Amino acid sequence: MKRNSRLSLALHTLGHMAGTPTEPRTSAEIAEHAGTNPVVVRRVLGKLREAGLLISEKGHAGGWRLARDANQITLADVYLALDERLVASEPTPEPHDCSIEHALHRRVADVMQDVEQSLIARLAQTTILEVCKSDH
Amino acid sequence: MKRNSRLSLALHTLGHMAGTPTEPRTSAEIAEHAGTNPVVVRRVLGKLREAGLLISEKGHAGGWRLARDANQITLADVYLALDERLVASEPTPEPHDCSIEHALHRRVADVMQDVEQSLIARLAQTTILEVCKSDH
DNA sequence: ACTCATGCAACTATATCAGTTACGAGATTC
DNA sequence: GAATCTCGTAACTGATATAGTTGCATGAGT
Repeated sequence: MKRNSRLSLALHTLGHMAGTPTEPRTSAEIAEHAGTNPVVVRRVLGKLREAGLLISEKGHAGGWRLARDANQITLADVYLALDERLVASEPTPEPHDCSIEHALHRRVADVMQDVEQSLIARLAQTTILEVCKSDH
Repeated sequence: MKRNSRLSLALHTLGHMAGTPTEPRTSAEIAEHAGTNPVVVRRVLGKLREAGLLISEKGHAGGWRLARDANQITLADVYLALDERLVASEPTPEPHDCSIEHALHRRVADVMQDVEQSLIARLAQTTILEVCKSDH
């Protein structure tokens, strides 16, 4: 798939959970609805659990549910939980020390950093609940 | 290498050309300085030529040089020439029509689009020449 | 003619990621 | 306590993207 598929899957799933927050959903159910695989679901939702957005429980009547209210979870929370930074800050500190390369790299990295912060700020303005309600 | 290596290579090369804009450089020279391969250089700089930023000439005393003044080339020009959009706008219009997924996708795509425009605007504020001069 | 340089096609190598299979651990039901 | 359900995780496969490489054709200049 594509690079954003994890974010898509996470948001999609949280969106549905916002509707019926009390009942847990299994990885298999989520995977079927999303057209993917239960293991992929567990991998992605596991990130959200680590970030405190979801709770998972094993055994009978187990599954996934929201760790807090859907109006307390913003799109930024989900984006940050997956730690897929969009900025792609160039990781090479240039071993052979070309000053022009350094100057350019620093400038681009600064802009990217600002844009990343701007993206997060924008995503933080919207909760999962708001997006789902806006669809009518 | 990484995803941003083409942008790095392009900016790095243009930065050096800004210093001595009249003399052409061969792909082999550029590749050696950048620690990569002449064909890779031609692939990347070919994009800049298509965008009208560079001129390439064959034969003796051929090579690459700036198509216009270095203070008339912004970082945004280079970014756009490579058409590597950072936004990663999710390409899947969701064949099975889940309204929640649609709503979320639209919201994220809107934010991404704005952020992309913001990135381009920021990059457009800096010319190649400025970045190289700022390194002293 | 010869040499130098780009243009381009085809192939290889590598990294990332989704998908898949398999199995273990914990929780519930009987 | 056995059976069943579910997550957790490791290991493997397959697809895709990209850098790197080789080879050759084309055009420019000597």
